Amino acid sequence: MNEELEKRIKKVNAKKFGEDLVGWFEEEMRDLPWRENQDPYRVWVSEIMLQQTRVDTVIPYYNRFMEQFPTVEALANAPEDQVLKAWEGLGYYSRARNLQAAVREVHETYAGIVPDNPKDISALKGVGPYTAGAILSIAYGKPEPAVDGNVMRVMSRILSIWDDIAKPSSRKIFEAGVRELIYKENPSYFNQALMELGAIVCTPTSPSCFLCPVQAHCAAFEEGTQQELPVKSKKKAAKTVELLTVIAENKKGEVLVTQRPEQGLLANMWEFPSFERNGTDTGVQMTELLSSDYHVDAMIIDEEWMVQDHIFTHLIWKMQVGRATVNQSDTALPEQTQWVSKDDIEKLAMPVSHRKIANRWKELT
DNA sequence: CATTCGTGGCG
DNA sequence: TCGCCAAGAAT
Repeated sequence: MNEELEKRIKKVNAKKFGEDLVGWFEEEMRDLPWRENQDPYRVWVSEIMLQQTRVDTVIPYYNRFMEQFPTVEALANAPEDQVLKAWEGLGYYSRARNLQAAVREVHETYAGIVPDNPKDISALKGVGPYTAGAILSIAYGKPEPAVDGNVMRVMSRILSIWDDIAKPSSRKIFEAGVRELIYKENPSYFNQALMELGAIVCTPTSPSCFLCPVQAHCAAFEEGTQQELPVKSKKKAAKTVELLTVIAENKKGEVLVTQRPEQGLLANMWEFPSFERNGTDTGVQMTELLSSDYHVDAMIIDEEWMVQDHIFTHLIWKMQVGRATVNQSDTALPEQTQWVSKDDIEKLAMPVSHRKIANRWKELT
C-alpha cells in the first residue's frame, strides 16, 4: 500500500467512523427480504442476484426464488431448466447455473452447510472476492471486506483514492482500506452500511453530502472533490449485429425453438432460429438456413413480420423477424431443437427479446 | 489484464 | 434519444 493512502487511512478515526456509519445504518436501513434473517443460503442467493443488478429489480425474483427453492437441498435437487426459468429476465444467466452447481457442492461436500471460511467459500462457483466477503461478514459476522462498486465509490471519496475503479487491480487497494477501517463490533452492518450509503447518499452523481453520516470523515468533502470521484474509465462501444429470426409454425400450430449452447452468450436459453444476415435475399436466407440447420422445409409467408432490438452491454442485436409455415411433420430435428405449443412455450427460459417475440406470436389467432 | 456476460431505469 | 449505470465473476 502506498504511503499517501496509508496517511489518509490514519487520518480517519476508525472507531468513530464505524460508529457513525453503523449508527446511521441501524436507523435508515431498508426493509429488504434478504434481511429477514442471516441464513447463509438466503444471504448467498441475494448476493448472487444483486451482482450488477438493482435492488428493486431483484426483490420480486428473490421472493419467488426463495419460495420455490427455500433451502440448499431444495435448490440442489431442482431440475436445472427450472432454475434457469426462475432466472428468466434477470440476466447474466451463468449466475444461475453456477449458483446451483455451487449449492450442489455445498449439499454434497459440506452436508448442506455453507462454508464459513475464505478458502472454502471462494472455491465455490460464482463466488468471487466480493460475494465471499459479503457472505462471510453478513451471514457469519467475519471481519472480511466486501468491495463492490458502491464501496469503491464511497471509499474513493472518504480516502481520496484516485485509482481507476474500472481496473481490476484497484479492488485490492479498497480491500486494504476496508480491512483497516472495518468495524469489528459489527462487520455485517459495516459492510452493508457502506453499500447502503453508496446506494442512497453517496451516489455516483450529485451525492447528498449534506445528509451524510460520515461527512466529517470524508477527504473528498473536505477538498470539494466528491463530484470528481471515483475515477472510472469508459468501456468501449457495443457492436451491432443484424439477425434474421424465424417463427416457423407447423400444421399443429407449434413453433420451432432451439436451445443455445451451454457456453457463452445466453447459455442454455431457448430461442427461435436466428441467423446473422449474410447479405443475400432475406427470404432465401431464411429458407435455406431452416433447411440446412434444422432440416425443415419451410415456406416464408412474411419476411418482415416484426423487428426487435436486443441491447446487451457489449452487443446490440437488430432482429428482423419473419414467419414461415412448415409442411412436413415428423422429420428428425437436430439435438436441442423442438416444436412447442403456445401453452408450453411459457415453460421455457428465453431471453427478453425472444420472450417478447413469443408473446407477440401467442397473440396471433 | 481486458473482455465477456443481461437487463431495465434514469437524467 | 442514449450513454451510463447496478450489491461482479469467469475466462
